[in-house]
Amino acid sequence: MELTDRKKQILKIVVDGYIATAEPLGSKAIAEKMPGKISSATIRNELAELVELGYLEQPHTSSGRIPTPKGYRLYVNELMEQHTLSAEETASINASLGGKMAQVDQLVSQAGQMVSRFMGYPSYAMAEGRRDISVRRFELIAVDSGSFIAVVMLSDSRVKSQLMPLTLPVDGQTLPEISHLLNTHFTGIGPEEISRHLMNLTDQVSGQWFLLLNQVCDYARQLLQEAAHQSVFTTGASQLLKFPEFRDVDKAHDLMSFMVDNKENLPVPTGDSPMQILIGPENVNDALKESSVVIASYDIGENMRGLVGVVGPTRMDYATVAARLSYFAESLSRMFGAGQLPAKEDTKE
Amino acid sequence: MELTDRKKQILKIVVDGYIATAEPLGSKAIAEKMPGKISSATIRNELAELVELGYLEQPHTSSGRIPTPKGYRLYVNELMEQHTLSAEETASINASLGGKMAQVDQLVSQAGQMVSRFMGYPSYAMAEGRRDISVRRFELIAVDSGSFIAVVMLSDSRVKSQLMPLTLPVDGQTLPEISHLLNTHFTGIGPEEISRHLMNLTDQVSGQWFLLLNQVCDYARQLLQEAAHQSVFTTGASQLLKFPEFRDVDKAHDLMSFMVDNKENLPVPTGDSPMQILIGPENVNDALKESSVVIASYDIGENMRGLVGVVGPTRMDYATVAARLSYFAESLSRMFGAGQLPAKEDTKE
DNA sequence: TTTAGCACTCCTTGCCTCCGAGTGCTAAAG
DNA sequence: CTTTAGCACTCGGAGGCAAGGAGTGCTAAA
Repeated sequence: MELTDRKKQILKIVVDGYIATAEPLGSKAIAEKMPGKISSATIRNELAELVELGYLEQPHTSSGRIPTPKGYRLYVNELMEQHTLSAEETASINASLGGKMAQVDQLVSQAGQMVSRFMGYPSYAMAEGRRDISVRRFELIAVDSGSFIAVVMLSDSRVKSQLMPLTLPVDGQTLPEISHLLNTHFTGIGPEEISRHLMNLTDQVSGQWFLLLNQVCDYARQLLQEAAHQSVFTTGASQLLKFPEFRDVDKAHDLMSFMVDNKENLPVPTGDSPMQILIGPENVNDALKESSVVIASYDIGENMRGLVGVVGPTRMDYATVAARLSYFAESLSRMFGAGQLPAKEDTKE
Repeated sequence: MELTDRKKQILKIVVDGYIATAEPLGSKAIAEKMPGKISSATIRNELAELVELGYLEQPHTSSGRIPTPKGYRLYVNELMEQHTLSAEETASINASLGGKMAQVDQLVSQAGQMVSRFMGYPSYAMAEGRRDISVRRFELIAVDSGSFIAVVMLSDSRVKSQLMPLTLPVDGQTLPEISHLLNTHFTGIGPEEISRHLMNLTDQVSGQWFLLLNQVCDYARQLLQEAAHQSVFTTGASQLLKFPEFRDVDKAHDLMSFMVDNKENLPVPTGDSPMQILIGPENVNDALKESSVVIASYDIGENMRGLVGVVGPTRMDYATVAARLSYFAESLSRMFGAGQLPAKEDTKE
C-alpha cells in the first residue's frame, strides 16, 4: 500500500530533521515546516498512522517521532533529494585526489583515508581482486658478491622486489640462468604448484641453484598469499565519537573495535549496483545493527575493483554521503580506468 | 630531602591501588595493606605530608588520595617492582613476532600493531632513519612493448620497484643504456641534485631518452622524499575507551584525533636510554598532558632505529607495560640485528 | 610517635517536585 | 469525511533536598 503524498512529505521532514539534529520531531515543529497551513493536530493524526505503519516510532510515549529503519529505507529509495555537489565540494574532492598514488595497495588504503577525512565519518576500504593471481615474470639482479635483488611481477601487474642475501658467491652467469629457469617453470601457476615444481627439481639442479630457487620461490609464494588474502583498511574510527548516538562509550567502543578487529566482516556490496546503502538491521552483522553503511566501488583496471565504505549512525546524512561517495568513486574509476594503473596522471586535464 | 621508607611504602600502595582500580585510596584501605599493624590515623598523618610534598593529591576534600605526576615519577624511578614476564607472556610475544616481516616500512607498522594488541593500549610506531638517503642503484627491465619495470635500490638497502608505461616503443638496447646513464650520473645524490643533473642533460640526449629519464627520476625523487619524511603509524586508539578516565567522550575524542591527525608530534625519545617514560605534564604536548607515554626503540640494522610508543592514562600500568615493551624491543633488535632483514651491507665500495 | 575518638566535609544516591514538550482524544467546524 | 481547536494526560529531564557513607583533620590521651 502506498503512502499518501502528505504522509511522505511528513516522513521526509522527520528524517531530514532527525538527521540534522538527532532530536525527535514534534507535531508542531513539523507543522511549521509544512508548505501550506496545516494544524499540528492534523499532523498528529498522520503521525499516528505512520507509526502504525512502521515508518516512525517514538522513543517513549509523548515525545516526538524518529524514523525507523523502514522509514529510512523509504527515504533513501524515494524521498531523498539528490544532493548535488557544490563547486567547493568537487574542488575539494579533486584536490584530495590530486596526490599521486603509486602502489595499488596504497591506493586503496589512501582512498579510504580521503573518504573518511572528507566526509567526517569512519570508513573502510579494500580491493576486490580476482583470486587466481600468479607470477608473470621473475628477474634477478646482481648487486654485489653478497646480495641480489629479486623482482617479481604479478599477473595483476603489480611489481614487488626485495634485496636478498647470497649465501654463496656465484659467477656472472648464474643469476640470469636462474631467472630464465624461473620464468619458464614458475610463471602462471599458483603457490602450491610452485612448491610442487620446486620439489621436482631437487635432483636436477645443483644444491647451490636449488638454494637460490627456493629463496626466490619462498618470496613469490609469500606475495601470492598476500595478494589472495585481501586486506581491509579502516580509518577514522574516532570520528564516531562526534555523534551523539555514540556518547555512550560502550557502544562506541564496540563498533570501533569491530571495525578494527573484524574488518573482514565489514559488508561488501551484493549485486552489482555501483552504490549500496545498508540501514541498521539490514546489516547482517550484529555490531552494525544500529549503524548504517554506504558502500561504493570503483575500477582499478585489470579486473580489479576498489571498494570503499562509510560507516555512521542510522541517522547518517545519506543524501550528502551518497552524493559525495558516488562522485568520489566515479573520479577514481575515471582516473584509473582512463590512464592505466600505476602510471602517472600528472598530465591530466 | 628523602622520603622515609614508610612514606615510600604508602606511596607505592596508593599508586599500585590507583593503577589497578582508578579509585582514590583511603587511609583505612591503605592501613590494611600495610605490613605490620598501623592505624589509619597514622596513615592519615603520613598522607597529609605526602600531599604537602606534592606526591599525592585529593580530588576533593575528604576523599582518598591519588598520585600526582610527581608521585608517579618517583614510583617509576624507585618504587616500581620490576615486572618479570611470565612464561606465557614471553611465549605470547614470541608468537606475535613469529610472522615474517618483509618490508622495512611494514615492519615498523606491524611492530606497532603487535604492541597495541598485546598490551591493550594504543600505540604508535615510526622509523628513525638517517636523513641523507640517496639512490644506490637503478635497474630498468623491459616487460613488453608498452611498459617496463623500474627498480631502485636506496642507500639504506631498501629496494623499490614499479611498473611504468612506455610512451614510445624502444629498441632492445635503450633500456640498458639508460640504466647505465642513471647509474653513473644519478646515484649517491639527493633529490634536488637529481633534478639539477636532469636539467643539464636536456639538450645532450634525445627527447625520447629524456622522457624516460624523467619518468624514472620522478619516481626516485618521490622515493627519496618518502624516505626522508618519516611516517608514523598509530594503532589501537579505540583501546582508550576501555579506561574510565576516558569515559568522557570529548577527552577520548581529543586524544584519539590527536593520535591520528597529529602523529608527527608524538613524543620521540630524547637522550639515548633504550626506554623512556613520560608522565602527564612531562609531555610537552597539550593533548598529552593528562596521559602518559612509554617509548622504546630497537635496532633495524644499518643505522636505523625503530621506535614504538604506548599511550595511556597517567594511571597506566607502568611496571607491566615497561617490562613487556622492553622485552619486545629487545626481541626485535635481536631479530634484526642478528640477521636477516632487509639486508646487510657487507661490501663497502 | 602512635592511636582513638569525634566533628566535619563533600560526593553519591535516591526521592520528590515541577516544568514543558508532546501526545491522544473528543467535539465542533468546514 | 476531513480538519481543527481544546483539553487532560504522560513522561523525561532538571533542580532541590535529605540521608548515607567514605574519608578527612584535629585534638587529646597512651
